[in-house]
Amino acid sequence: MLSKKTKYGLKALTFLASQPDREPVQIAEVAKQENISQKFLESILLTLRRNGFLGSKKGKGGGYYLIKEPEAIQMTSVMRVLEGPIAMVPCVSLNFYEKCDDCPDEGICTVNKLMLKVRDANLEVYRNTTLQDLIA
Amino acid sequence: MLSKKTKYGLKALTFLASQPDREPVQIAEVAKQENISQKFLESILLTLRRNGFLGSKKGKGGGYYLIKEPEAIQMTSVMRVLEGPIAMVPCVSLNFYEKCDDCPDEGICTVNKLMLKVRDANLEVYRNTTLQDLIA
DNA sequence: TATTACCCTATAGATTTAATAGGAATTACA
DNA sequence: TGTAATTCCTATTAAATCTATAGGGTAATA
Repeated sequence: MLSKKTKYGLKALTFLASQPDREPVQIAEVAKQENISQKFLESILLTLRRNGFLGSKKGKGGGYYLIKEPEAIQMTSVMRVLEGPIAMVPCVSLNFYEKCDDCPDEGICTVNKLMLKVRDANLEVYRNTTLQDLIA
Repeated sequence: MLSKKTKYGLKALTFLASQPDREPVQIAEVAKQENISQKFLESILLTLRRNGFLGSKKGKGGGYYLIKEPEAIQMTSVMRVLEGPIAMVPCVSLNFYEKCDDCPDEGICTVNKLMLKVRDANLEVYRNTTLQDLIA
């Protein structure tokens, strides 16, 4: 299952990318428009800012805004930041590799074999999809 | 993340498919060979039996055995039984469709759009992979 | 200088997952 | 016919994760 965090994060990115200009949008407005708990969204936007997707402005007239072009935002990076590793098991993860402690030999593990295929298929999708593709 | 239930279930299926004959294998032996908690495995094998993958025999000399040919076991059905829906959100699920309550229009939802691609990519993998492919 | 709005941590509640416990039912075999 | 072996089944607990909330702190701006 996709976590709500990722779901909301994607919706927020979409919303901000769809703004005609790049003026700051208040958390409250994003939350309202996308039906998201404001406090929860707050922490998600913070994560997105810390990871270089969003900029923010404090004080009156402040809010969040996109700082990268939608064409430059790959779903691989969005998913990794919001959802975590793309691989379904650590032993096939590119960025978060870990050996399984119950599995003596990855080379003959059928779970490994299957999940490797799944990972590649998902990577293919995420790499070839940008935020721009989604809002177009 | 792939649940341990699915992971263990796949390993068990693999193990049973690799037996030279289709004689019953005891839970205890599968558990030992694959490093799985026996009681947990017990419930997983039960699920696999109820869903038509395995047969069982009680009493002395009993155990579980594969009742379908490995070539005839698609990963789509295995995953649906063990892991649940293949889609990451209900609104793109073929077998478990459900409308999102926070989303007014699926047609313009970017999460829907992305997850549709992901679902298709995963289905492609699962449909084209049988148990036989994994143990070969 | 008051206000607005982001920043940050902690925590509680809900849900799911993983594992365990204990016994009932069935079978093989001596 | 009795006994040991093995699956069958339900309920429960323990652990982990996810979702959401609380409550105030801090910085920037009009």
